[in-house]
Amino acid sequence: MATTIRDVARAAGVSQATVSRALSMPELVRADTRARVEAAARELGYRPNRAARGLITGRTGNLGLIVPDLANPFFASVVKGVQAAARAADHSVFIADTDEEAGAEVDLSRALSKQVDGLILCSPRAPDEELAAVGSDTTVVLMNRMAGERPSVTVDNADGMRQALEHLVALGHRRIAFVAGPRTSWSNAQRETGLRGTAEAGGVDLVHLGHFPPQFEGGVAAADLAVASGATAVIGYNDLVALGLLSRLGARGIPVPDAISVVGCDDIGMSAMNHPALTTVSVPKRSAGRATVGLLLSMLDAGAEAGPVHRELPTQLIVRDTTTVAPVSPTKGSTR
Amino acid sequence: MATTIRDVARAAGVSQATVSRALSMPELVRADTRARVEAAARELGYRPNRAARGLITGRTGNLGLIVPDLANPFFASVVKGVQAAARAADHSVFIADTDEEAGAEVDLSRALSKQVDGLILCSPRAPDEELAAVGSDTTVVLMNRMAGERPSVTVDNADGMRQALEHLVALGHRRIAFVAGPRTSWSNAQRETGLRGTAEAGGVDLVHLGHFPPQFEGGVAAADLAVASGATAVIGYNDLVALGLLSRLGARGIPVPDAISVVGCDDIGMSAMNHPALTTVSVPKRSAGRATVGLLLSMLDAGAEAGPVHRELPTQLIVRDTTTVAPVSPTKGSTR
DNA sequence: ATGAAAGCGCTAACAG
DNA sequence: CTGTTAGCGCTTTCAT
Repeated sequence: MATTIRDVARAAGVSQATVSRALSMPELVRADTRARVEAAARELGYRPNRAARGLITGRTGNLGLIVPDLANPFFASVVKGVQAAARAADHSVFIADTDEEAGAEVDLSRALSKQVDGLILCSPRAPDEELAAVGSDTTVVLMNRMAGERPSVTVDNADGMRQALEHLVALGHRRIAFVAGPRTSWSNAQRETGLRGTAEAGGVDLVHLGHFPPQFEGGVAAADLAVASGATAVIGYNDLVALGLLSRLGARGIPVPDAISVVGCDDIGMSAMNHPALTTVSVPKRSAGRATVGLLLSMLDAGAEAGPVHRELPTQLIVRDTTTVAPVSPTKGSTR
Repeated sequence: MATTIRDVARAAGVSQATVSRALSMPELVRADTRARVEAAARELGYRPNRAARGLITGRTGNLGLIVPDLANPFFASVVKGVQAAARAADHSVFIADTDEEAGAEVDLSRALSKQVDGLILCSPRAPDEELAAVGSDTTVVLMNRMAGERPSVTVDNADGMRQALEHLVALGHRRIAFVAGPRTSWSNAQRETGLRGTAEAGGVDLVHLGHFPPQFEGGVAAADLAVASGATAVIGYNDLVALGLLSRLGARGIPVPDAISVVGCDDIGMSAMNHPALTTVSVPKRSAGRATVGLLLSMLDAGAEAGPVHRELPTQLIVRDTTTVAPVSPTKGSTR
């Protein structure tokens, strides 16, 4: 068995309580006693059992994080941010991947709720009502999603889309397609809203292309529709989709951006590496992860309710190779 | 406060012990009692506190997973596999990302060791001696790395490299460069070994290119060296590196595979999506994750030592666009 | 088949 | 400043 607080107490010739104090509230114990305890602890390689401590303090020192798909670089970055921030605050993080299945979100939340101080639901797909059911056992913070009064950290999706659209309009595009992501994705809704508002104001024809999976394959599948729509530019729900678009356009021999411009969203690493490099809306993934942990931890420290909180992080358009002035002849003409 | 076993006991009119039994060893309690308990538990939404249970059973139901870099799609896949297998076995998983920093591996291991039944160290960079120090508190399994007698799950890196090299040789390549990954990476060593063995047997000039970070940037940085080496084909430590090679070669206007062939390793999603699609050695990432969890769990169930165990999974070359017959004129000639 | 009681490792009053 | 005592929520003898 691993060494317990009793072993240390015995070795240092003090009581368990003193060991506990010496280690967690050092100022409450005399210097020489503390020294003795610390020496004994070090010698025995003592590491307190956090689970046992949690049983009594009510704080486990653990956070839970639930994401739709770790294979999506967007979420991988978020996880990195969360994990780093948690570690800095001396917390550990449970990770769970729902595989884009909304039902699993609630199940996994429940499974984790008892072992964590707080739970971060990242881009949850479940409807508001189901989400509301989560969190009787633990503090819950939403990330990249808002629902009711739930505390949350989001990014300004609508503004990002505004920037993208205005950029395209400035280049002369007047008919622009949007390849929508998951129907149940909150950020997809936000992006559509931002797009619609800006399009109306700018007198732009906005073509809405069905809902596609937020992956490379989704973009591949959507590309032909985008071309057929007569749009001179197409915005993908996210970078993966935009990359899929580029791939399929390339395969058809449709030059980007000469025949059609393409814009993504998220700014995952791949976008800059792609050739041509993808114009995209940069989303502060790591920072959002860190901010969410910060919010969660501050709520926990505040003890009771601090009321509903919401933080929104800015987004920023990054112009790269895939956008340029609108082609003079309609896109259709350039297909073979 | 959340509902405890006492609440259920009270509601069902039985003792805590009976509730405990009814829930974890149903056959030891009369059917009608069990029904009453189950009803009460459901009604109150009772979920046992695993930490408390762990305190007495010694099993927490948690696994820990430490990886060098979540942003690397290779590890993201591994995590997905691990998480899925753990969930299937009703376990939760702690994730920790070391940011490719070897020192953090040991620290994080220690931090987690008390809260988990077992720890998976994926591709740890720390030297054997340091690794040996980990695991007095918990069961440790290595993944994608071997060290001493430690149980481990690996993939057949050497054979993968053999396949890649033989493929290139069959195409007529006789001078082939390898862009090495991290100096402290075990799989890098394996890959070099496999390459060297096959090269000697096949009479191939193998050019070893310094150590580069296992990322896109590493490949970008290595590309010019590869070209200057006069090799007609270059193998990247992993796909990220290979993709970086492709990018830089493209930027210099060196046609792939016409002037030089490129091969990667891992088969991350991106490789197939890239244009040209990358020839690579497929590594069973998800399966390896699952297998590691399986091994770990079986060790835990076996109770005592089951002796050293090692499982090796096969790798498979996937031929795509970036390899072809060796150019007749040396690569150098095609640079401008 | 069930209950009473002890105790996992730790912290939090409460004395002294 | 330090020791004693009482539990956190749960499982497990040991009785019955």
